[in-house]
Amino acid sequence: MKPAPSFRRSEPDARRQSLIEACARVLAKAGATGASVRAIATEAGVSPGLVGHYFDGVDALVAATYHHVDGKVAAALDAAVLAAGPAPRARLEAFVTASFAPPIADPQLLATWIAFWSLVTARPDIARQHDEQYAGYRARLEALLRNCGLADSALRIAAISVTALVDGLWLELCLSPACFSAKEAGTIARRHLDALTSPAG
Amino acid sequence: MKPAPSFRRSEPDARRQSLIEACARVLAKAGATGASVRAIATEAGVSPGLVGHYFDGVDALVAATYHHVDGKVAAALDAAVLAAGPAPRARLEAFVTASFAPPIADPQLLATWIAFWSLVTARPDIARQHDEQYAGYRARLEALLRNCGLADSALRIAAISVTALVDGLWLELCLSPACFSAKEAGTIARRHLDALTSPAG
DNA sequence: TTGCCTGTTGGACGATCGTACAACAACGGC
DNA sequence: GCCGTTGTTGTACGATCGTCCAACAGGCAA
Repeated sequence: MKPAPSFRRSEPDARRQSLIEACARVLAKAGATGASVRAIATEAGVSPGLVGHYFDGVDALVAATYHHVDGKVAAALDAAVLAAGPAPRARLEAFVTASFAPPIADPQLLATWIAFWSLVTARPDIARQHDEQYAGYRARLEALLRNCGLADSALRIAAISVTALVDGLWLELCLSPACFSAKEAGTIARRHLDALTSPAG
Repeated sequence: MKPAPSFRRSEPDARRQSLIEACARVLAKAGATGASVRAIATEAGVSPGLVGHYFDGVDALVAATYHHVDGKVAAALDAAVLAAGPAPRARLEAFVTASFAPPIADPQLLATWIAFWSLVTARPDIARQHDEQYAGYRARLEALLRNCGLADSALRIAAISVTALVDGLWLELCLSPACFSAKEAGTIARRHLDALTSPAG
C-alpha cells in the first residue's frame, strides 16, 4: 500500500490565489497585526517557505490581496447593476444598496479593508492603490448619476456625498450590526438619492 | 560640577499621559503593526521597561489611548457646539462641521483611529469601547436634532444617517485630502441637514 | 519503471517582539 | 549631609517575526 501524499502540487496561479484568499481570511480574523507569514501559510495549509516562493515578501502578498479584494467588490457591484435592468434610477439604487448586502456587507470584509487602511499611512504603494481604487469607484458612480439626469456641474459633489454616506453606513453596519439593519441603511441611502436627483430649490 | 541628571521623575498621572500621547503618535505614524513597546517608549523618551510599570502590558496602553483620543474628540466637538451660541440649528451645524476642521480632520488622528478599528475584530474589550463611544456620539446628535424640531420617530434614523455621512466624509478627507476640501465637505453636510429638517413631502 | 524537474517542505538564522526583574539614582524627609 | 523610598533604567529571557536555502518528493516524460 502507498503512503498518502504529504502534499500536492498546484498550478502556480491556483496556489497564488489560495495564498491570497488565506491572507484575506487572516487579515479579517487577526487584523494587520496578526497577518504573519506563518499564520497565512497555516491558514492556506502549506509551509511558511512557500510564501516567499510566490511573493517577494509578505508585503507584496498583502498588496496582491488588496488588489484581489478590490476586484471582488467591484465585480459584486457590477453584477448588482447588471441585474437591475436598464432603468437608470434602478441601476443607481442597485449600485448603492449592494454595499449593504452580502458579499460586501460582511464584517470579515470590513476587517480586511481596515487592515489595508491601517497600511496606507506607512506604505506609499498601498496609499496609491487606495487612491486609484476610490477614483474608479467615484467615476462609476458619476456615470450612473449622469444617466439619472444630474447636471454635470453637480456631478462631482454628488458622487462624493453618496460615496461618503454609503461608506459610513457600510462601516457602521459591519462594525456593530446590532445598531441598525441593512434595510434601514438602504432606506437612508435611497432618501439621499431622492434629495440629490430632485433638487427642492 | 554636577553631572546632568540622566532622567527626571514625573508625577504618575503626567507620566501616564505622556505614554498615552506617545502611543497615539506611534499609532498614527506606524499603524497598529508598528506600535511596539520599544517604539512607544522611544517616542516618549523613556526606557521600555517603564511601559510595564504603568500599564498591564501594551494592550492596556492601547486601550487607554483609545479612551483618551475619544475624549479629545468629544471635547473638541463640545467646544465647537459651545462656541456656536444658543441657536439650535447653529449648534447642530457646528457639531457636524467640526469634524472637517482641526483638530479632528487630521490624517494622524485618522491613522490612530484606524489602528483602533483594526483591533475591534480581535479584541472584545476594544469592540465594547467602540460600541459605547458611538452610542454616545449618536445620543448627542439626537439631542441636537430634537432641538431643531425633528420628530421623535425620525430621530434615530436621522442620527444614523448624519453620523454615516460625516464619518464617510471625514474618512476620505483624511485619507486623500486632495480629492475634495473641508469647505466642500461642510457644504455637503449642511445640505443633508437641510433635507432632514425640512422634509419635502 | 526510471529519472529529471521543480513545487514544496522544514528548519536555521538574525532581528525584534512583550515581559520581568535586579540594580541604579533622583528626590523628599530627617 | 545622609537615607529611605520608589520612579527609572537596562538587560536578560523565551517567543515569534521575516527571510533564506538545502533537501525532499510529487508528477510527468521517456
